[in-house]
Amino acid sequence: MEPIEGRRREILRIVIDDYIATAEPIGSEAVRERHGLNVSSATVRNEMAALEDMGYLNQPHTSAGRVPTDRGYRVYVDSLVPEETPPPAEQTRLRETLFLQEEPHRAIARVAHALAAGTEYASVVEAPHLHEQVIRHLHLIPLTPRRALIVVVTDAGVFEGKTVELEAATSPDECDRLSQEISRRVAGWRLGDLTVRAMDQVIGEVALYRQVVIEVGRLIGDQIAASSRIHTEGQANILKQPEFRDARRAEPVLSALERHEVVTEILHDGGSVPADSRSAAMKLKPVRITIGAEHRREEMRDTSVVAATYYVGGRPAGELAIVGPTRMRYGRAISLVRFLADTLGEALGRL
Amino acid sequence: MEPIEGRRREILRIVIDDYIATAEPIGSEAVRERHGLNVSSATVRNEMAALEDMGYLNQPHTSAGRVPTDRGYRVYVDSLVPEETPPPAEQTRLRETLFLQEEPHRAIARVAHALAAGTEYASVVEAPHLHEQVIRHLHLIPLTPRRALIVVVTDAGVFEGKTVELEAATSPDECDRLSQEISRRVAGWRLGDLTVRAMDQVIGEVALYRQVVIEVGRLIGDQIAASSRIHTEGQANILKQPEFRDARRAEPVLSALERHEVVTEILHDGGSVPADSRSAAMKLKPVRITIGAEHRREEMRDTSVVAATYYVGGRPAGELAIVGPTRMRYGRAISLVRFLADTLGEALGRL
DNA sequence: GTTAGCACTCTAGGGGCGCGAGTGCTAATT
DNA sequence: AATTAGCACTCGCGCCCCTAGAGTGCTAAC
Repeated sequence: MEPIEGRRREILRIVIDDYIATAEPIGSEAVRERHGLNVSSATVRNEMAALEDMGYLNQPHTSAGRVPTDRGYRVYVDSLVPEETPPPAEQTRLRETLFLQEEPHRAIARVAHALAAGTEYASVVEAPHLHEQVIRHLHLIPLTPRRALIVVVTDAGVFEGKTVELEAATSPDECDRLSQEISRRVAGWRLGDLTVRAMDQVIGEVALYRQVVIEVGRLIGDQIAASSRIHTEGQANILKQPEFRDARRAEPVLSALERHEVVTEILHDGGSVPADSRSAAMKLKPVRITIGAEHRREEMRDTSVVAATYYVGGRPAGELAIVGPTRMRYGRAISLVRFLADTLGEALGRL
Repeated sequence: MEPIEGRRREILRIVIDDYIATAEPIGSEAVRERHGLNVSSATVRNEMAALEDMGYLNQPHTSAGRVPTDRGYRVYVDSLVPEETPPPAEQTRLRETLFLQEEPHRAIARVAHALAAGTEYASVVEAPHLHEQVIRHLHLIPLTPRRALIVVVTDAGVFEGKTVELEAATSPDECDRLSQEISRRVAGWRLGDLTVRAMDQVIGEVALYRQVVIEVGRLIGDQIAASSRIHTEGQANILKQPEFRDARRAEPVLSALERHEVVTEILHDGGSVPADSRSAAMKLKPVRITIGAEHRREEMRDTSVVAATYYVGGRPAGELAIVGPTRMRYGRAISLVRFLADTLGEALGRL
């Protein structure tokens, strides 16, 4: 695929910028007017015809202006899109609110909100992966003689509770001792390493322990699948987009966003990472973008997703993304996703 | 307002039933055909004209059939609606899945799902109110010398975590003692009674305690406002309804369902409780229904809400509701809401 | 390589028209 | 007095036709 040079490239950028802004097909005359191109509309027409041949533009019908194709958007995000870093005031405001949050799930909710409110699209934020987290404490809280609540505190500050059925009646004091015993032995482990087999080696075959370990293992598995790990916001924003004016178009998308297997897929699938020299030079975390037909899921083919991973303590902790129409303000979306991924990672690291 | 007698009443019921089923205005001939009314369409027309005068029906235009008004639906739900109790198989299935859940928030998620899936509308379920719950244990889990995680276990089985900044450095052992001390003194209290003043009387002025108490108080306040307390599902179902075919109609509704102050209002506002003789006789928990224009919120005027309170240990614990178009299958919605409120209450009571 | 000029294409939007559904009224029937 | 047959009437919906205008591609000149 030959690279697109100077003027033609500029025209592609203008068409896409304008189309993103107006949601209307863009004609040759409109392109010429904007950013005083010193050429006639006929020349622009020739270029646009060429861009159409190359598969970057499309006309809805013969007498209409041009509209970007998914491939056009791809070129755009890979090399044309102007970054729209949020204004410094906004940045500090966001940073401050995030650093104020004491609970991880609060911080996550704030990020989801900021993403949705800042772009008028939908946002999805995933809580830190459990298996990567390192155990700091494990506590058993006696509920009844035969039941206890397991609370695990990890380095990412996320604690999860689950009740466990004990095999023998246990007094609160016994429970405490048991708790400290286990806690001492598993502190420092990655949650993902906490398999029954690994535990057996350290702890031995004491029945009560095993039960607790099994339940913790289950807790991890369950939580990975639990909807509480995913925070979605701003679905209604999608309805504001003119391309989703017809609810029958929007319905599959919103349905997909309610099914958390789909959301997980969206978050992790992350399309190709643009080999963008700018971001490489600036050591920015990469942002993954999936555009329209690039989606695996049929129902997402009218949307684009801008996703990023956030890191806590240098390790990948979770994902966040924006979901909007393919006619998305990519500049804003990319910058915001990148900024909030960084900031969320930092904020969680400090808890 | 005179009560509506025999045939006229029957006709109103038929019109509303049919309209709910088809979403199309119902004509006199269609009414006669259904349930072989032994009268001519002219007679039906007279009755329908009367019902329109009374404000229960409406015609979109002169040459169309009749459509129920909000007042019509009101009469319908108050005295005409046929209960549609879920089939026994369904009931046991739901009951079993709910009783299997070990975590309250899981059970709540299941209920939200069942409500949405069982009706094709949106559902909202609120976690048990905190202030009504009775403290069973309170634990402090040391994180750093100056920070600890508060875990409160209550009778409704809901436990909540929050970190607290301690005023003085505290060793894990100290923390444990402190924890047991406080726990012993507050066990049995209603969370709502856990004010700083009340605590001071029992505990005295020890600084460390105060800080913990203040934080627990804040925890309650925060959680009451926290979005994690509300589980919404099936918003996309609303887009499937023909009256919301136009996304611009649906958008305000979905936006409202994303704002949790609005949802809280919807859940508690609960319109008039029908003085339905049947449900009174059968000792069924009342269901609160708000229809279209009865809503306080402008943006909800095209929807109806069927809400109920669920009880744990005899006390009101939380709310759940279905949100759909005013053209709602009330029979199904009411039965399902009632059944799931009962079952959720029972299930939570057993944890 | 660029541009003016022009014929051409196609959509959006408006007006006119007929169909059909459903009504309300009137007068006859029970 | 209630019911009903008959009928004229209303009005939205879909259809077709038409025009205006936007935007194109092509050609020929620069």
